Amino acid sequence: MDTGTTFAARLIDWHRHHGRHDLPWQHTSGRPPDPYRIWLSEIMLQQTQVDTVIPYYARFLARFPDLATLAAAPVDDVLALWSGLGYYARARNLHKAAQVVVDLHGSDFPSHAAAIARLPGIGRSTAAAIAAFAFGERAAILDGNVKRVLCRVFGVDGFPGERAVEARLWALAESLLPDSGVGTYIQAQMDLGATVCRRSRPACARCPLADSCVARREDRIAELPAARPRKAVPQRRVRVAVIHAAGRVLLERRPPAGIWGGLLALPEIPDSEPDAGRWLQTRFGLAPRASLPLAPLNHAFTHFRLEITPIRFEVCEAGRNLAEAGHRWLALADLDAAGLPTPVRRILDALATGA
DNA sequence: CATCCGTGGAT
DNA sequence: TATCCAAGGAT
Repeated sequence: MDTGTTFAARLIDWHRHHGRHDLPWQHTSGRPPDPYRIWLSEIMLQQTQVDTVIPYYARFLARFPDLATLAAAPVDDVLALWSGLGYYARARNLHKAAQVVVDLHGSDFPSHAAAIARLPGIGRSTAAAIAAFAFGERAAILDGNVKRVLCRVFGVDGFPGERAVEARLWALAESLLPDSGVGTYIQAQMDLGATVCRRSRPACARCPLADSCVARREDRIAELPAARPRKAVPQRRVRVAVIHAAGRVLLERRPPAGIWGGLLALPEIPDSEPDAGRWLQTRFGLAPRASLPLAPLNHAFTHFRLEITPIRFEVCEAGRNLAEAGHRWLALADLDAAGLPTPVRRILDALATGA
């Protein structure tokens, strides 16, 4: 590649006919770009693929059509619409940031990347994407797509998550920025990474950068970008209580930090309590009419595996007032409206439809 | 700087 | 089935 201008020009030219032009958050009704919608899409798309995001984006926007509506909503409603999408800190930060914009910016979304990056849940790359798409700012992004394209085209060695490698990639990304048309350029980078310069089996025959790609010339396409260093994934086990009474189930609010933070989940039975029935009695004052271990299910996270063994208890709800803070009886008919982690939703769906 | 944070698709 | 990791950010 001779100059950065060539790099950007080729991408922009390629994008005209081969880029994605019909994603739901693009061309927001022909009006000037709506920073709220662009912001929402960028947050949902963090570590998440387009096809997964699209239905969530549509539901979320229908319930929270603008930033003020989102800011005024209870966080539980926000988590409910995020339920199943994962990385729930994104939803909590999105909600918090909406309130910050209302309180500090008079409901106007900040228009420069530096200010956008101060909002919770928005880092350097996401801020640049919002600023470029919504306000035309000349700012570089560095997401997974861009990292992959740059590593291959310029033959950048080393794992991109490593600090020195990432610094080099940021410098490259900045140096390649065109003088104008940055929004189109950024979209072109993402589209090329997602549809042509894929992680496996990239379609080099359709790539506008192929003739200057170091990885291709040196036959190192499969080696670049370098893979993340491997680590052993720990296996954990937990028992959870499915406390059922008259079509309702007792759920427990997760702590704000940690896995599934802020969501409603099935109460965990501590390992120190071998007798689950006795635990139910001492913990909740409930005496089960029946108890039944259900089939364990395995859930894989990025950094550990979890084997969940649900134990179903049939109780008489009238036994005691359980309106203590952080607990809630949820009707099985209302599962859709609740902010539940995916395995909990699966367990309760099975309970609602079957047994 | 390393770890934590979800889920589903691709291979 | 096992592994990798995707439009990353916070701590």
